[in-house]
Amino acid sequence: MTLHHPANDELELEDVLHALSDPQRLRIVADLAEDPTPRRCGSFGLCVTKSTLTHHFRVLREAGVIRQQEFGTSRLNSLRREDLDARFPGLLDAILAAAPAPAPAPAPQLLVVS
Amino acid sequence: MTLHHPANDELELEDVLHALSDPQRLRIVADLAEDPTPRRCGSFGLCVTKSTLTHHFRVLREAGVIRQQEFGTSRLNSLRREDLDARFPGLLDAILAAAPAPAPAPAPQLLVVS
DNA sequence: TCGTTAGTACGACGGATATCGTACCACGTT
DNA sequence: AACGTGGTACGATATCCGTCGTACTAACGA
Repeated sequence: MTLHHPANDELELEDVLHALSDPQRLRIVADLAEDPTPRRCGSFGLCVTKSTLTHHFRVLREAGVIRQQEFGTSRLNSLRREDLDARFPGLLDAILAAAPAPAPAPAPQLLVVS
Repeated sequence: MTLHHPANDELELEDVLHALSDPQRLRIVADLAEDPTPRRCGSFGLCVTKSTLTHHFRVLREAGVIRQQEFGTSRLNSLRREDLDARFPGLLDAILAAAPAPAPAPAPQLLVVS
């Protein structure tokens, strides 16, 4: 099953705005913008369950905000910055400039030994 | 009863994005941007009932996107462009540039005589 | 004063949405 | 083969949201 991504000229402004109007998703995008390295869904410090995570990433992908590429048992997420900039010039920059601070340090995988 | 408008520094990005992610509201804003003359709620060519209209204008006002001033039996709506530009620089411009065409002529008040 | 105009308030309703839990699958490692 | 990891699928649930209808109010004009 290949993942469906809307084509460049299929991006809808309303969908993008809706996708970014959720705090969790906005933070995912801000994180991706700050460090463009493609990353696993689980590598963002979101305090939600795995199924909710899947949901948010799907909303972002179907709105055309992110790209997801299968990679082994993971999916690597990256921002579709060029596509968004081409279709909605300045939109992403304006939103990112106004977005809250980009993740308070990526939760350094602590091992709590009891 | 005075209308509540969020202060300039109370504007929330998520609220603004959500307010503008609805086609009807996006069109209201696009119309207001194209002609900044303060206008009555009913003067936009939206195909919804009066109560729905009230709802949409309240969402826009409470997100801080528009200003509503009482004027006789009407409310005059205007865009809070300076406030939005100050808080979210470039955001409104980017959205308006990508928004659909601004109202296909303001529906010339036809009287249908049967 | 009566009617019209512009809009609100409230309640209802159906559909979307954010969230979760459980079950499941694919891949890699041991 | 068994297990752990990363993620999906599906169903449930509670809430929100867009829309409507009805009833109401305030202002203005004849």
